[in-house]
Amino acid sequence: MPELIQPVKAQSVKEPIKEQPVKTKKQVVSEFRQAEIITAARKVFAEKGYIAATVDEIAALAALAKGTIYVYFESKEQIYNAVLENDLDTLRDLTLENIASAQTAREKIAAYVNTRFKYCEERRDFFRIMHIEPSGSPVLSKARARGWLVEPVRQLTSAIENAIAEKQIGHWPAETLAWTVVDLTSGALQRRLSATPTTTARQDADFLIKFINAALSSTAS
Amino acid sequence: MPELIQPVKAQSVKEPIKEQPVKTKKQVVSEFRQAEIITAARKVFAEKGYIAATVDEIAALAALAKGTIYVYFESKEQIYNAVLENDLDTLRDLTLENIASAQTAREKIAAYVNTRFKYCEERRDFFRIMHIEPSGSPVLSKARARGWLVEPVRQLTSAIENAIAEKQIGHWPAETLAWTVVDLTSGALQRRLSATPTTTARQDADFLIKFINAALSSTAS
DNA sequence: TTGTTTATTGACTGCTCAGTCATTTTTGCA
DNA sequence: TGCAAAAATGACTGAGCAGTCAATAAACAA
Repeated sequence: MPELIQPVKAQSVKEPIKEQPVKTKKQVVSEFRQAEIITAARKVFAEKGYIAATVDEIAALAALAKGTIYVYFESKEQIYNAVLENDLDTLRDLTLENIASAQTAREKIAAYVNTRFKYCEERRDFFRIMHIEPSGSPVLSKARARGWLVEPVRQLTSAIENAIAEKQIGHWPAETLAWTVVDLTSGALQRRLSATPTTTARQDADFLIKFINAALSSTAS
Repeated sequence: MPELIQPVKAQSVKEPIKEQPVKTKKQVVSEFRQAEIITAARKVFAEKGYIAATVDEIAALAALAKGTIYVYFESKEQIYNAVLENDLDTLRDLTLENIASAQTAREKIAAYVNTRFKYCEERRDFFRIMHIEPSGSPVLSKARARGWLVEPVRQLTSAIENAIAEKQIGHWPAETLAWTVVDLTSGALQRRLSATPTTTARQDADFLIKFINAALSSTAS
């Protein structure tokens, strides 16, 4: 009877002397399987949404029996969490890094837009889940998804506030403006995801950045 | 065994002489029940999404037995269609009217934003369904929802093109700009729907309009 | 190779839910 | 008031699906 392997579990008592930080073979295999399952699940969830996706379908796509899935995950919900947690963390870190390393408020905004567009191109299925998931899904409510945006928005807001103080841009309500950047970006991405786009991602991103910059130069009357 | 009453059905052969356009009592009652069911269904769908909503729940909220629901509608999907069709048509007509009666491109854009905000305040549940529904739902795919926007966007696009030709606004790609107005609006509305907003709808709408106008005055470099 | 442990399997269970239909209740007419 | 037609009902059916587990296969050690 195989147990669920915890990703970062302390070494068991059976092997008290061996290297602690090194993964056991068991763990390596386990992580490999989990990754396989997550990959399959990401595709299925992106296509069907959480509720309509079935574990049988995920298992079929991963070329595993359903029972095997439940060796590595406790529930459908946990699979879903694993799928998102991973990409969500990466995306947030990437976004924050890129915002941080940009200098001016304008550049930080551009960094936000560009990071999202780039990551969206790379991980279409992940973005599809993000932008498509209904409120009823137990895990990623729209509200919770927004939570992941709070930190980037905070960064943008304070950069905008500084820029206003230094008269680099017009006098706008900073936080609302930051959320507007977010809305603009996800709107454009959503549009790219739902139809086959006639423009390149670069073109779309550049347009947005230009558009925002144009507005920034003016002042809220 | 009561039959499904078709909303706009030609008079049956039984009553060949009577007034054709006047509704029979049967029809009036039927429409009343349908409206009751639609109202209940709108609330449930808005809360749960199409898949998670159950017909039993809709019936309970409408204070009817499930069987009664199926006297007036053929399927869960048909209920869903009826819920949306209704509001979707109204919203589109309202939007187009208001755009048409505005003069300049700027005013037309403001008309679009204001109409959406106003209707959203009035019909929260409807907007919740619109903005929340997953791709897997059989009826309102994001793509199809976007279809309802095509006509308004067309109107805005041509207004923008004219305004550019007459140098009232900067030189922007007209259709992309129109879609941007749409994105901005639905983004802001979605934000209002998912958290209790700290600002009034008027404030949000005014901000958007000012923001767009500020950008319009410039030119895409 | 054989025996033991570990991983995999898929048939099975219990539950939820859309849709049905025989029965009961209401309506409206004589 | 009594009676027939229409409307409403809710117990029931069948399908689909998350999660289980006894049986089987693979991996590995001696």
